[in-house]
Amino acid sequence: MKKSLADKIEQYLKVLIERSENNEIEIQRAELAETFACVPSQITYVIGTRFNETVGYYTESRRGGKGFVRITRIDDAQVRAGISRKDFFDFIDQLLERQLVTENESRLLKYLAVNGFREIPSELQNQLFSKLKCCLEDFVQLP
Amino acid sequence: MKKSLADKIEQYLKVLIERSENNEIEIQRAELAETFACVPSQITYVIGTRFNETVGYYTESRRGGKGFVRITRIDDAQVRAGISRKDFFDFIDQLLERQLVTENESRLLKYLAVNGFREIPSELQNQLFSKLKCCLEDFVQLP
DNA sequence: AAACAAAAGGTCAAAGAAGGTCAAGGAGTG
DNA sequence: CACTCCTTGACCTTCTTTGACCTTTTGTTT
Repeated sequence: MKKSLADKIEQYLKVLIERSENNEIEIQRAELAETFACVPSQITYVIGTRFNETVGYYTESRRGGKGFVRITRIDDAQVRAGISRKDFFDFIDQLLERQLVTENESRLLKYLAVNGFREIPSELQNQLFSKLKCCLEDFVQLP
Repeated sequence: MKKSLADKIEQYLKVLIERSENNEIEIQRAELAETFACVPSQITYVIGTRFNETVGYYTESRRGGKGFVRITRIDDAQVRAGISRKDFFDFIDQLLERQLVTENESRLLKYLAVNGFREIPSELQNQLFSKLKCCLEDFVQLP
């Protein structure tokens, strides 16, 4: 089997993650594309297919000046530890899109999540987010 | 992560706040802009995006001679004592009466308070209730 | 006191700098 | 050949940076 460009990029990133402390790397999409002499969206493709949640990674990114893509490999310990605030926010956004909560409710929930849980150890915070997510799931389906 | 100018200014301000007693700093916008060799509105931008209420800060300022920008990190030390779930529920009922939250929002909040905080040590639970109460107080008065 | 001048900070929109999406076409593989 | 996966590029969205112009406060002059 011949290695595709996507395969090479995948391997390259995995090596970087392997070498990293903390299972996490940050790249510039455009820069990496330059390295492999391909279009930037190729990088997006690799990340989307080889580093998504169902394969045990999760990614964040920021656009604009000095943007980045962060890839984190999640180990079991982290999985047990619950979900991040970002996940929680994403979940709320989904509820909003599906019109299961109102605009105001979503703002309220986010506001509380940010300000109400400050100074709580972060593992506990993540457990809370995780539980709240479950509760919300239940709540929005109540009669 | 390659830090953007906004990131650097953010970090700088956070260090200042960290070092301050009382979680509060006062800066001169123009002076800080000079320090970072940027336009003053850049400072406004950083403050608006990184130190707003939804992230747990609030700011005041004054124009004209002897002007300033004051950034305060919302402190929750007073909250440690905590309040009971009953108090929290009563509080929500008050909000409902004053029509500051909707019927559905109040049910949502109570639902989460009961089901989301199971299996959490009760002192911590009370702290959470207390914090949430404060946050709610703030939230319902936002513009 | 009124009028002006100077010294802050605020607003807003445009330009720039990333990353994201999506669909069409190409390359491998059974 | 058919199917799936890969590659590319045009176009979109988000975040940052900059600058021109505005408003508020204080200080100075008449």
